Amino acid sequence: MTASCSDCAVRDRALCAVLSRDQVDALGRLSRRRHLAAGSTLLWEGDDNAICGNLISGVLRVESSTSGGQAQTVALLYPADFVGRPYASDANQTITALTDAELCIFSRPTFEQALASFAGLESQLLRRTLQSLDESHAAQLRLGRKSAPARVADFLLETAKRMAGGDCRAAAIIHRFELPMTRGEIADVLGLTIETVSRQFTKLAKDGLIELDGRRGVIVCDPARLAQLAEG
Amino acid sequence: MTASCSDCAVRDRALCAVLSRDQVDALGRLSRRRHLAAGSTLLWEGDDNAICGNLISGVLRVESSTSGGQAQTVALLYPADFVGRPYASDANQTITALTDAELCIFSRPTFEQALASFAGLESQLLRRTLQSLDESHAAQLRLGRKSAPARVADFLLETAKRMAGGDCRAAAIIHRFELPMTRGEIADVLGLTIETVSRQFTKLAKDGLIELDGRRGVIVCDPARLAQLAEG
DNA sequence: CTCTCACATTGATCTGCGTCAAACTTTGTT
DNA sequence: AACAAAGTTTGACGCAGATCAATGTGAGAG
Repeated sequence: MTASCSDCAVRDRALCAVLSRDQVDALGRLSRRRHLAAGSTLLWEGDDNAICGNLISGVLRVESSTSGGQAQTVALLYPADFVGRPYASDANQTITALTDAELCIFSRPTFEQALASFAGLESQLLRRTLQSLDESHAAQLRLGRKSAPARVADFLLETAKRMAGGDCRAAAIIHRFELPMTRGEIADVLGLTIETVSRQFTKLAKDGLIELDGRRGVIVCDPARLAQLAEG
Repeated sequence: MTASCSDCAVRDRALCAVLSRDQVDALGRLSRRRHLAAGSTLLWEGDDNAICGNLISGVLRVESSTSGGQAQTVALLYPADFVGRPYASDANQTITALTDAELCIFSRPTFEQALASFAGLESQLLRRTLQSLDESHAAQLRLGRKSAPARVADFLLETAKRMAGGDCRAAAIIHRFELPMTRGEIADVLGLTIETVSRQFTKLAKDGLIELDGRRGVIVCDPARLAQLAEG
């Protein structure tokens, strides 16, 4: 631990928010800060599942892939989200930084011990994991039953909410935001191709639902119609 | 509770397997048995999320749907699986019995209290939820990146394992089994249509990878080639 | 400033799966 | 046994999105 937990940007939103000041300090002594440059990988699918922790800033991608090399992003992690998979010896997903990121890392065994010894931590992780499961189920619905336009619209609204900062899980839709990833990375989230994502963006812009500002800037002009589209 | 927990068919595999005999008895007093006929619904999407529990026998479907009415099955539950979503006031999924089923039911608030008061229960539920999350991620990969033949092959292998009975999570592939659902229900799991599922079954049979025996019987003739297909 | 390379857009064509339609099979009912 | 209802299979056809290919663009390096 390089910085004190009390200064932590996600002190009141991350898993450890349930802990008392003393508990946080004790837990903090078991962790270390780690910077992850955009594009670098924290954990490889198939490797030893050695670490977990909290995301302090930046956006991470969790992906599974087929033996044929097709990648599917199964989750996106935003600041204050928990990172990793306790109780599994092998990682079955690759975790990569989409933007520069800051993490608070524990060795997996250390963290599992902490779960057992810090009252409330396990309960909090359970709640978060249940939420992640809900999100994964929503992703299943999107991948299984929605058209390309609906997937893209849904993704934009979701990302707008998440990028709003503050509490990622219940924020209002913001007007303008920066996509934390490329078209190709969006395609991997939505189970589409780069070309299809690009075409849908262009169409949304032509129809006046959004405005594109450079490669990553998005302005949501008509959230209502976008939401309607997303229900496809 | 009509029958004693010590006679329970899933006593040593369900969530409560971690509890001592006394604890199980105490927990059992908070539960009641419930039979669910094939086709009947335990919980409706959007309704009050009033109950959770353990599946003793039978197969349940957990599904989300779009406002347009398209259904996506997001999970299948087999004996000893946990049923429900603690800590949420509204159900955002519909849970339906695919076959006749037997459950051990708690009111949600009661179960949440039990989680807090029975040592080890919460930890066990966390582990199971993490496993469910892994399964949901696998489903995302299947829905997002696999072809119809690969999805069907994957589904057949998965179902063969699950229907093997015993521990659902680590059993060998069995030669012959009964599908616990119709073609249409399989289609909802795989994000395909009835017709596509039917055609894939016919093709697998023609190619000698499986044999079909009536509507629901399946004999796996070539598990290796089936597994290879499933990787698509 | 301009080079360069990764990223993005756009167009043309192809194809896997959905849709529509009809016939068939199994299971349960009178 | 005959019927009905639900589920399944099979065929013909169309389209959404993949694939292949080429051009455009913006951010960082020198």
